[in-house]
Amino acid sequence: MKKRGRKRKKDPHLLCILESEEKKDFQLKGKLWIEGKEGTFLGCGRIALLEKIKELGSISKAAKSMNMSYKHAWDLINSMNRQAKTHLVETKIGGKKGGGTHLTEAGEKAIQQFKEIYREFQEFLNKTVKKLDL
Amino acid sequence: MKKRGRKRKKDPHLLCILESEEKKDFQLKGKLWIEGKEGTFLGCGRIALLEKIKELGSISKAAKSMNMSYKHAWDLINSMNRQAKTHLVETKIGGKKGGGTHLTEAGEKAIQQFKEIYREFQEFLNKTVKKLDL
DNA sequence: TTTCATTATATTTTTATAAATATAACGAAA
DNA sequence: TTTCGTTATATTTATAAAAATATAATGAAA
Repeated sequence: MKKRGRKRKKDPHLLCILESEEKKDFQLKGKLWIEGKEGTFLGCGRIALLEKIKELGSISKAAKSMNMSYKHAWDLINSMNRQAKTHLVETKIGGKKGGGTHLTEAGEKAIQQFKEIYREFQEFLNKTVKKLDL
Repeated sequence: MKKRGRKRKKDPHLLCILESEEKKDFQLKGKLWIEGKEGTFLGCGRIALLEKIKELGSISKAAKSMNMSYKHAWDLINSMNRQAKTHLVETKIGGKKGGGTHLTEAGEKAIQQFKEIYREFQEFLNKTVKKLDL
């Protein structure tokens, strides 16, 4: 019988929650994402996946490096490509190396913009938590 | 056989997601909450519950008015009271009218502060979405 | 034409969480 | 002392989402 290790976290998006730096007894936390026609378009997890694809050149390697199932990674990328004006990622099937995946220019731009917004959100949280008096 | 109506929504916190007003092809959305020692302390749903308690003077009436189970409402209130420096809500058990619940001064203050922060978050989203070029 | 690592897709299983259900405790007033 | 609507608490059930699993399809190079 195969014992399989479970890796599920309480909240799979836990790493995507931003929190105020200034700690009091209470902390201000938040999440931010961009929606398109079908729902979520870009979020922190999707951006992390794009960055891994850029680094490793393959969906399956990227997924494995993030402890994510290939299927889940593929679903996310498919969702992003469907909703983007131009695809964020291009895939190639077959060949000796099996295929591969790389970011498009639009993909690079999307990463940059999302990260900038995330930085501003972090600043907002830090600024705003100071007003709390609970 | 009793047919019971299910009311579950896709995301029970759907109403607590803020979205940018300015619509392009993409929208910026986010959530914000305050955490204490045990985890979530105040969020949009908890604030709505506090406001209903203020209005109706009872946990059970407030819960019913929000289509929330009494247990869930009680759990939320208990969690808030445990984490707050001073209780946000005071309950009374028994008596001809069964009992009742009302907000404390700390409860009123918490509502005000959370709503102010939420307004600022809305502004942040509106301002930030304009920078997007996807 | 065989190989091989990859992309692509369908189906089943697991799990956390919400929701439902049940029931006890309370105490002022009639 | 009985009643009644409330608070307080434990247990069970249902659901959506994540994760796991299985299996095709691809095509360049050896």
